[in-house]
Amino acid sequence: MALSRDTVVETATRILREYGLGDLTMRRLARELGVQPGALYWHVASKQDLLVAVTEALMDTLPVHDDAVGLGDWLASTLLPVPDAADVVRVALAWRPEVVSALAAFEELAGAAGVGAGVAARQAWARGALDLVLGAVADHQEGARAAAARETEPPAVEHALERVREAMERWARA
Amino acid sequence: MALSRDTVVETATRILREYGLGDLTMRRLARELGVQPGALYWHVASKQDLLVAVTEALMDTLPVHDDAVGLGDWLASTLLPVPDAADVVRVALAWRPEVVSALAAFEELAGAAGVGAGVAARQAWARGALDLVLGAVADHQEGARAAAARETEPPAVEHALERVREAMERWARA
DNA sequence: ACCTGAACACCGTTCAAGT
DNA sequence: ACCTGAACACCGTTCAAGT
Repeated sequence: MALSRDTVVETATRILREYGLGDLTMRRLARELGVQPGALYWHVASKQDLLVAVTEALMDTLPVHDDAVGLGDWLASTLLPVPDAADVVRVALAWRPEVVSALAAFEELAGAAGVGAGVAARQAWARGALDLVLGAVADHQEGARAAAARETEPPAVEHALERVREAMERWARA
Repeated sequence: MALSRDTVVETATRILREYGLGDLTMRRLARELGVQPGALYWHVASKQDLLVAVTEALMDTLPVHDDAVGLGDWLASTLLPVPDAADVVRVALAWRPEVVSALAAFEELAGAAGVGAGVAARQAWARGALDLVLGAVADHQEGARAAAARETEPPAVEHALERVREAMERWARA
């Protein structure tokens, strides 16, 4: 059966989940799909395009939230099990921020968080909320990597989630 | 005259300032220094080691600040003119966070910002402050890149600085 | 001690040619 | 329409050998 964009993106997402960004190469992806590397470029424009699509896939189950704490918690829970998730989302953020649906979701919560001085202020607040979540996720995953290297106890996911919760509370105070 | 670690790091920092991370390759750096790529590995252990050293160089003029707004403003002003500075600092943060002197500086201001519940809370607050600054810097530089591609007006540095100021005020409220 | 020369094991991307 | 084969132009890193 023929390749499709969806298959390419799904397989890429699976490689990311299992092995991280270092193993998500076009060549490795092609091998996994049983095609030549060049074949991928019929379905995606570039590796960047692929990473944007992967980000979309990671966020496509985003439910509606009515406060920043809930949204931050969902986002962190979603990204924490995915190695290098923060880096991938940052690529999408740099290239096509509109696909990062969590950003738009934060933007809609800006009013409830006591931000009211125009669109620019709400966008800045939303981006700040996202930066706090991505930073906490990256920090936790770096800690996990370091612990694995030293063969010590890895940090608990609950600590990362608790930190995100506190950050969202602080950031969203009226 | 012979190469030295300092020369290597200084030249790397200059390439970063002038051309960005995409042009900061070991081969390009070697060419600029008039040596073979392999020669660099006598002075730095790896490219990661080099980027950590570049981060150190970017931060080595950090003055003492007595509030988060002042520190955030200094950090943003220092990083904004350096293309991809946020990415470079994030590499250092992942690998050797202790060289990111701004992080320790934020940590010392945690008390004044109304954070008092133990070391972990102060560290989390400091990392959050850094994430907000790095995120704003990255966002501004992405905007500049996008504007250059479309040949439109680039975003004003003052807006980025103003946004950092507001973020620090919000983050440091008691 | 410090560097060269040359290799190893990779990358992302393009594109004529096939089916 | 979709993929292969093969190349192009790169990477970071290692290491025997030279000086």
